[in-house]
Amino acid sequence: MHLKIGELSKKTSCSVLTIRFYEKEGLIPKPERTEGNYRLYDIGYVERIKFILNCRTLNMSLNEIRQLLTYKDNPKKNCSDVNELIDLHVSAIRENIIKQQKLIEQLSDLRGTCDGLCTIDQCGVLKNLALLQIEI
Amino acid sequence: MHLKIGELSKKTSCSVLTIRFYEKEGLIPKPERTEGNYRLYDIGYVERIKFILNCRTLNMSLNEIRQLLTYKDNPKKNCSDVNELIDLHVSAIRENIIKQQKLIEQLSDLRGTCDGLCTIDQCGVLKNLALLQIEI
DNA sequence: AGAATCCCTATAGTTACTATAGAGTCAAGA
DNA sequence: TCTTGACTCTATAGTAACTATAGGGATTCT
Repeated sequence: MHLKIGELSKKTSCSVLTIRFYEKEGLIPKPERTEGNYRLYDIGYVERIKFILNCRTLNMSLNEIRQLLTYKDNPKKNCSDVNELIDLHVSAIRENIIKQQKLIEQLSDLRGTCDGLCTIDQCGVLKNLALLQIEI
Repeated sequence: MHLKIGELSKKTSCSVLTIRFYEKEGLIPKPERTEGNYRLYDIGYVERIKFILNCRTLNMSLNEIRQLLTYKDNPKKNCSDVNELIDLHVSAIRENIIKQQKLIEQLSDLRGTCDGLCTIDQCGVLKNLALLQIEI
């Protein structure tokens, strides 16, 4: 059973443009073509694209995904690299959360310098944005 | 007292390229030029650039900053718009944090499906990445 | 047959810069 | 005076991960 790109798109909820983009990026192999030069995909592509989409949902970069896919293509190797990649990814997100929480603090402090009722030239928020040495 | 772009760059810790970029984006006005076509900045530019950098540190987009700067140029208006912008920005960051925390959960669940000692073709992480219907 | 729908490639746009190429300007030292 | 080096100029391309568009060809429905 073979699928045209529009059918693959529906089965995976991945847009046609994005599928072609992933091909250009080397994340999925180049498929067969019909006589009329249409791409023809076998069922394996469905799983491959879902894999990629799941990784994207988990905020992995295309480079990280590319890495995971090359691991997949060496089925007899040890999977420790896979787990290391995931662990690194988790750490990066954790750090990001901490950074955002600090941002919120800074912004709340800033926001506290104005009651929202003054004029622009007296506004503590704008004054502090110009003068503070904000660090994160 | 007037500054060439390199001097302004040092005073603000903003790279020369970025200063020119902000000019092109209309975040700072076009400065005077010398006979040799060098940009010449007066002291006001130092504060303007620091303002922009502080906003960037707080993760505001250039569009948000552009908005704040137009508020600044209407000193007699009410500052409620400024505070609204900041509040919106804070909400966006809050939502982002929540999303990232859900990501961590999903990733931890995924990571738990493998002990890191199996081979790639048995690895629960890779299997689940292909098969799960991951939602955030 | 003709229209509608699908598909193709190639290119530009998005954000906030950073990097590069190729050229001009200016101040100081030989 | 000449030259060297540091500085500056403009214009263009690259980054990430797509999305949108233009301008065409293929297939399918009526």
